[in-house]
Parts: sequence; C-alpha cells; structure tokens
Amino acid sequence: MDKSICPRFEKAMGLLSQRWTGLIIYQLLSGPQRFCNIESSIGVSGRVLSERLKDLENEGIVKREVFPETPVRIEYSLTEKGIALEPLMQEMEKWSKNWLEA
Amino acid sequence: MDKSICPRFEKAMGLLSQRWTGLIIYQLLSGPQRFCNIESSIGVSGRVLSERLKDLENEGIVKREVFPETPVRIEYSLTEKGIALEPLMQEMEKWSKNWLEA
DNA sequence: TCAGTTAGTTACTTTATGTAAGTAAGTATA
DNA sequence: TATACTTACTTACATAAAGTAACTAACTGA
Repeated sequence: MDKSICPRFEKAMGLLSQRWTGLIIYQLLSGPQRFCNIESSIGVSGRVLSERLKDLENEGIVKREVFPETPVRIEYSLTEKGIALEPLMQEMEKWSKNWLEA
Repeated sequence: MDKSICPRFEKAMGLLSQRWTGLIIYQLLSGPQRFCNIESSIGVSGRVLSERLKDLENEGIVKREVFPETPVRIEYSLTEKGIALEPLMQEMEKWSKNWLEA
C-alpha cells in the first residue's frame, strides 16, 4: 500500500537527517572555515566532525583545501551544490522564528 | 571563539535531523494517515515510529485522533505548525531534483 | 473458544555517537 | 639536542539510539 517517495528526495533527507550535517552546512554558509572552528561553533565532537566532512566531501557538497603554512591550515568550504542548500536553510530559519519559542 | 547559532534554529535542526522525523512529516503532508500506513510507506520500524509520533505530538507538530470503530482507527495528521514546514520540504525537493542523480 | 484486526510495547542485538587520549608533521624555544 | 607547541586528525573504549522480532491489549466475528 505504499505510494513510494522519490528516491532523490529520500536521499536528500537521509543526508540532512544525519546528526550534525545540517549544522555543519549552515555554519559553512557563512564562509570557509577550519576544522577547529566548526568544532567549537556547533559543539560537535572531532570524531564525528571528521566523519561528516569526509561524507560531505564525497557527496560533492564540501571542499577541502590545504594551505601549507605553519602550522598547516586546512579550510573547509561549500561547493556550488552545498551553497544551493541556502534557500532550504532560510526556510528552516523562518519556520523556527515563527513557530518556536525563544 | 564561537559566534553562536540561534537556539531556535538549532532546535529546529535538532528536530529535523532525528532519523525519520523529516520523512514522517513529509508523508503526513499528503493527508492524515494511520500508523501502519506511515510505517509501510517510509520503512520505519514500529518501535521508532511510535517514539517519533509521541515526540512530534509533544512538539505540537502532529495530532493524534482516535476513531472508535472496529477495529479501532487512529489517525495522525499535521497541526498548523506541522503544515508550516511545507515550504521547507519543497526546497528539499527542489534541491534533490537539481543536484542529485536519479 | 479460536482466529483476526490495529496499534502499539518489550527484550534483545546492532549501529551510531560521545569521550578522552594518542599520533603526525612541522616550528619555535631552552 | 630535546622539549614543548600547534592543528588536524585517529584510535580505543563507553554510552545512547535504532533495528528486529515476538508479544500484548482491546475488540469483533466465525
């Protein structure tokens, strides 16, 4: 009896409903950032952040760049595909402002 | 060094990034539905579906109605607060159509 | 009395996440 | 020379969340 859900939609939801993924993307919407900055901004553990960033890189949503300074600087940023999630994040902001208590 | 994220946004993201929550809401956007229908449509286990529906009811996103027919019929539907998530879901659909492979 | 229905719950297993310590590569300091 | 310091991870282990399958409650119908 299941009217089945579009598999692409399901995949998108699967990505965004992994813990921390949404906040990582939201955080990167404000510009390229380093590992330790993302970690402290959203409160995710290094173990999971490392895992998520790899997943997001594999999905083509996040880009990793190494700057061989001293100490080494590594920046994470959104690709075009990642930036395309901005309208979704804006809807989330709207909903939370309209329907959640401060 | 964290520029902190709006707590309401964080809460919204926390809700939607629990596994299955997004799909349950998406499924209910097509109209009121029974437990077993949601279960088979999205493939969630009864144990977790039960848990999520209780949470969503507590959050005021889902409404539970009992019809004392035989056998008993129980319908779950979205409240106004739940329906307000439709634009967000539409953005998710758009993104998945534009950026994910079929 | 026995089977059939829906809407769950329970006990148990597997997977995901958190925590804290450790590693690698490089520079600066004593 | 060696010790400490930095960032970006990784590893080992503990706890929490989710999956699986069997079970219960309440009711009807054969």
